[in-house]
Amino acid sequence: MADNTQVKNANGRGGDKPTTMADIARIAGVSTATVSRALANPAVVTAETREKIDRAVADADYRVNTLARNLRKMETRTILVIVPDIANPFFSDIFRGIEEVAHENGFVAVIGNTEVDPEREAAYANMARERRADGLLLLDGKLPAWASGASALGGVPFVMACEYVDGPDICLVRTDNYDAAKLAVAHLAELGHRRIAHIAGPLDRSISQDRMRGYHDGLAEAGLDDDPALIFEGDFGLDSGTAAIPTLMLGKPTAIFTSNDEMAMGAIQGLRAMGLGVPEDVSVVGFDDIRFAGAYNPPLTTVAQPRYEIGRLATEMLMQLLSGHELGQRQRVLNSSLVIRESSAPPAKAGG
Amino acid sequence: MADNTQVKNANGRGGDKPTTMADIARIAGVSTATVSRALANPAVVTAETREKIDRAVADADYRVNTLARNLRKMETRTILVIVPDIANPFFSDIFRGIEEVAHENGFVAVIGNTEVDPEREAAYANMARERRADGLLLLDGKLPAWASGASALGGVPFVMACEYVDGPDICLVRTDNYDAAKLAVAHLAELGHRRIAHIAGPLDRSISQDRMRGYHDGLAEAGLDDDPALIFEGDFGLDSGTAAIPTLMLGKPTAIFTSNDEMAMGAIQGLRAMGLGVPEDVSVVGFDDIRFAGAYNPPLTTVAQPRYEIGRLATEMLMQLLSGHELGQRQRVLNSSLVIRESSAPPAKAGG
DNA sequence: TTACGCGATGCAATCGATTACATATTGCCT
DNA sequence: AGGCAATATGTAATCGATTGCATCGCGTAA
Repeated sequence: MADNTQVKNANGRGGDKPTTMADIARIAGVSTATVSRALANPAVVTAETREKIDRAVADADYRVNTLARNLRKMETRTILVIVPDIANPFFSDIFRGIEEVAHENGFVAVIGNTEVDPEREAAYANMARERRADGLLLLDGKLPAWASGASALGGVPFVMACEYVDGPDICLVRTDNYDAAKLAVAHLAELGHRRIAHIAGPLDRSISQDRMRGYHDGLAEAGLDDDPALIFEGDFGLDSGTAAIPTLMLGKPTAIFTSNDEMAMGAIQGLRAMGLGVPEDVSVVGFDDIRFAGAYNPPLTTVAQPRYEIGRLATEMLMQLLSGHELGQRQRVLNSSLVIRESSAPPAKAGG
Repeated sequence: MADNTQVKNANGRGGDKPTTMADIARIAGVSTATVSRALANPAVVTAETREKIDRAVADADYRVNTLARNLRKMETRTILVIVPDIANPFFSDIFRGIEEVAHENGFVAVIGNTEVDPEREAAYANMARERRADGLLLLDGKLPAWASGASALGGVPFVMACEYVDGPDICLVRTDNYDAAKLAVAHLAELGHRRIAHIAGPLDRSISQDRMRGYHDGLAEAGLDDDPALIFEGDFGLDSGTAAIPTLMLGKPTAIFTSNDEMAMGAIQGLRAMGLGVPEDVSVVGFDDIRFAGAYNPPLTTVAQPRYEIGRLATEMLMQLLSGHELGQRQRVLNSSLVIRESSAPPAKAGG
C-alpha cells in the first residue's frame, strides 16, 4: 500500500532509468547514429544491422524520447486549436476533422478552451510562442490584439476557421454565412411569412454580423418589413434564445430565424412556455445543423455547414503553411445548405 | 505574394534565429544560469540583476523554449485524455473540468479521440510511453490489453473515469451507475408502470453493465416483470435508440429506461414515428442529463451525473500521482441524482 | 592493379534550458 | 581582525536524439 504509483518496466518512469537509444546501440553493437537512422529510415541500413537493432528495440521495449527529438528538430508536431467552447457540438465536430488530418500528418491536435476569457486566450497564444505547438488553428473569432496582418502570430503560423478578421494575408476557411442566412429568410418568406424575427449571436463576432446582414438583405429582397423590434442579440447560448422570446413576441412575428441551433431550441422552449407551438404558431429556423437538430421535436429546419470539411480543410492549409509550401488559395469559402425539417411551415393565417 | 508564411520578429520561426536564453544572458551581462534562476524564481537574484534581465527579456521579446526545458526536466506538463467520442456532450463537459484543473497546475490537457478504434487507442497509449505526456486520463472503458493491475501503464501513471476495469490498485473516479439506474426504474414503478423496457449501451462496457444490473434489480425490488423481450442493446448513438423501438414495442412496454440521453432522444423519435407520444403513451427516462436534455421536447427525465466534478476529481487524482504524493483514496464514487422533467408520467390506463 | 565511387557506419557537435557544484562577495559575530 | 555563514553568481555537465562530416570497405571500371 505504500508504493502507490508505479510499476517498473524497461521504459517505466518508476524504477530504473528508462532505455535510451544509447542502450539500444550498445546492445546491438552499433552507434546511436545507426540506430537513429535505422528507426527513421530502415532502408539505409543493412538488413543484418536492421535486424539486430529491431531485436534490441523489441527486447528492451524501447520507445523514442520525443522530448529529445523535439528539441533537436525544433518542432513539436503539435497544433493548438483555440476554441471558445468545446462543449458546443458545433466545435466538437469541426475538431474531429482537424484531428483526423493532423493524425494523417503525424501531428497531434491540442485543444485550448478559452471560454471567451481573454486571459486564457493569451495563455494559449503564448503556448505557441514557447514552442509547445508548431502552429495554431483559431476557431475563435475574438482574436484580441493578435490581429496582425499576416498568417503568423508572433512568428507562429496560423489558420482561422469560421470566425475571421480581415486581412488579405490571413489564411482562412469559412462558410458563406451571409448567403446562407439569406437562404433561410427566403425559405420563410416563400412559406408566406411576412414578419420574420431574428435572434442574432454576439454582434462583435464576424459570423453573427454576416448572418445578420444576410437576414436584412434577405428581408429586403423578399420585400418584407425590417422592423428593429424583431431583432434580439443573444449569446449563442440556449438560455438567450429563451430569453429573447417575451420581448420578440411583442412584435408579433410569425417566424424566427436564429443565428444558431442552440438558440433555436431555446426559443422553442420560450414559445412553449407562452403556449405557442412550433411550427403551428411560429416557425423557427436555426443555424449549424448540430447533431441534435434532426432529433429535436420538432426536427429543426436549419442551415447545415460542412463542419467536418471545415476542420479538414483548415488543417490541411495549416499543414501546408508548416511545411513551407506555397498555398494555392489563402481563403476558402465553403457552401452551406438549408435542411428543411419540421420546425418551419406556412403561417397559421395565410400571410398576404 | 511569394513570401506566404512568415513575419519576422525577435522570436519568429521565419527569419533569423530565435532569441535564446544565452542571448538574454549576453544582453543583461550575466550567465544563463542566472537568467534561468531569475525567470524561475525571481527572489533568488538581486533586484538589480532581475531588472536587467527583465528588461532584456522584454526588449528581445524572449520566450522560454519549452522543448529544451522539457528535455532537461524530463517532463512535458501535459496529460493525455483518451475519450471515445469528443463530440458527445457528456465527454465535453467532463473535459472542461479536466482542463481547468490541469491549467491550475500548469498542465496542458490533450485530447485523444479514439472513436473506439483499437488502432488509435494504441497510438495514444504510445504517445505517453514516448513521453509526449506525463500521465493519462482514460474516459474510455475498452482499455484493450492495457488492463495491467496498477495505476501505471507501461510506466505511465493513469486515472480512469466513468468506465473502469477491475483492480484494487487502479485509480478511478466514477458514479454510482447501479444505484442511479435503480433510482430511475423506481421512479417509473412509482408512477405506476409495470412493463418497463431498457435500451442498454454496449454491454462490453462497465457502465452499460452496471446500469443494466441496476435495471434488473430495480425491477425485482418493485416486484415487476423482467422480460427479456423488453431489453435492447444499443450503441449509445441516437440512431440505435430509434432502431430499438419497433422491436421493443412488440413487448408492449409503457415506459423505457435508456442508458443515455442520446438513445432516449432517438427512442422518442422512434415513438413519434409510430404515432406514439411521450409521455402520454410511453414514458422515457434517460441517463446523463446532457446539455440539451432539459431543452428537449418533452424535457427529458434523466439521471444527472456530476460531470464537471468527475473531470476535476480525476485530474486532481492524476496530479497527485504525478507529484508522487500518497493518495488518500484510489477510488471515488460520486452520487448521481434523478432529474424529473416531463418525459415521464403515469401510464395512460392506470397499470393495476 | 589502382583509383574512384558509393553504400554503410561511426564520431562528435548540436539543440536550449536546468542545476549541481564551485566560486566570489558581503556581512556579522566574537 | 579572523572566520564563518549566507547570498549571489558563474562554470560546465546534462537531458537523448539527430545529423554533417569523416571514415572504412568493397566493387567495378580503366
